[in-house]
Amino acid sequence: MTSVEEPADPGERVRDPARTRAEILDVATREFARAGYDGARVDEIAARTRTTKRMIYYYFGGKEQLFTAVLERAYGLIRDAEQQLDVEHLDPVTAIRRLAGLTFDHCERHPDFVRLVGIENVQGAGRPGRTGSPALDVIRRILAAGQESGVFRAGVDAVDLYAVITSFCFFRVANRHTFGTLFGRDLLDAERRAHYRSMLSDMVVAYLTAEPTPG
Amino acid sequence: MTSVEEPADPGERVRDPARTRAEILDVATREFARAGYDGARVDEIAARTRTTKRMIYYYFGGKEQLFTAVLERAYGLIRDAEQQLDVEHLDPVTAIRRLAGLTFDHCERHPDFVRLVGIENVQGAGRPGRTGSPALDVIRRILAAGQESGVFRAGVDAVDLYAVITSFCFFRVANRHTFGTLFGRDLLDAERRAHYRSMLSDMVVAYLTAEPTPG
DNA sequence: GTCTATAGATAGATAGAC
DNA sequence: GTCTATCTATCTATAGAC
Repeated sequence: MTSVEEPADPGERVRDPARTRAEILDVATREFARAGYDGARVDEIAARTRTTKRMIYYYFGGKEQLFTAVLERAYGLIRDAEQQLDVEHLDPVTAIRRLAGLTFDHCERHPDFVRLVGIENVQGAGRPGRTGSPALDVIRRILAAGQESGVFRAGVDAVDLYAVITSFCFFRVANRHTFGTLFGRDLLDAERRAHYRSMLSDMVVAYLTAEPTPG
Repeated sequence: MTSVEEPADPGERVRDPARTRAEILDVATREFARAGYDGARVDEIAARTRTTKRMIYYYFGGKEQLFTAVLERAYGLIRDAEQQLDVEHLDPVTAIRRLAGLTFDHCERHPDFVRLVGIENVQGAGRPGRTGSPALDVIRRILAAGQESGVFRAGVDAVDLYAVITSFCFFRVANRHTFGTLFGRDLLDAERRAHYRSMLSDMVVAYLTAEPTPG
């Protein structure tokens, strides 16, 4: 044996596989988000990493699996954020505002996540394996509490509400360029961030507290 | 000269260039929407047309310009639809519901349009040349009328409102796959169409008619 | 586990006859 | 204007030395 506890001689590079894997994922996330699945280049990813293309195939198997790994990690991130939501002690209006704010903030801080989801949708069917969302359970409880106490209207579905909230948060990021070109307004302008953040909650709360539309 | 008014002999094919051009655009629209810009194949487009690949280059110059032409036509379609909006004679609430309904219907009937816009955004900056939207002027007038008559709150911006309306209409189409996988619900399910259509208007109207949130 | 070199497939684009 | 055949570049993926 060459060495027991001591790190080997400098010639033998003791690289951390987990670290290399994570670095590849970081770079791949940016590259896929930048150019789409088919537009992304494995060579480009390798070049921006401290490892080589061969290692990408060694660790992940191929471009397809790398893309899947990138997606899984991105989904895990928002999942974690949603899991940390603690709104049980809040009144329903404040609770739903907090949830909307969290979704808004996550998309704001992780635009690549939004783009990747869009790319996955262009690419084809969503890969199976992922299911549900911590946020959904939170919304269900908030809706139930709000309806019970009479501040929320009845008959609002949790999945629908989550779709509406996510729509706006996604749109700002995903359609930033065309919307900016068409209307001369940058939806991600930092100066308008707080405005859009509260507008989203205002709209959701207005809907939840309004009298149901007849018809 | 071979012939004056009469169509030439069968050996000389008198094809309609405008028709060929339109057919290429139709097929290209589907192909780009299906696979994204880099995923789309010029060969595939040609194969699904009654003409050849050479003609695509002859008419459009290249893949890039073909994609631009596809986008221009798609934008033109919604522009036309919006231009035909006639809501001047309606009360503000009905008017804004009609506008939201039109946007909703257009995305429903032209899912390729939504996908193409998403792809354009992934691809990079929105191409210049397009600007404004007939719907925006319509919204401006509706908002002004509604605020003047006191049914709408003040301080709501037309561009923001259009963004919100479009968000939901786009999201249903653009994120159908991943959302369906995650939540087991098809946002384009025909049975839920009417529900989502009115839900969007309900939300917008609730926001516009609610008391402004203090803060 | 890490590198270089290269295989193998396929894409966008064009030449050139008719 | 329309066709066939092909060029050239490039990309994913892998072989093989170390």
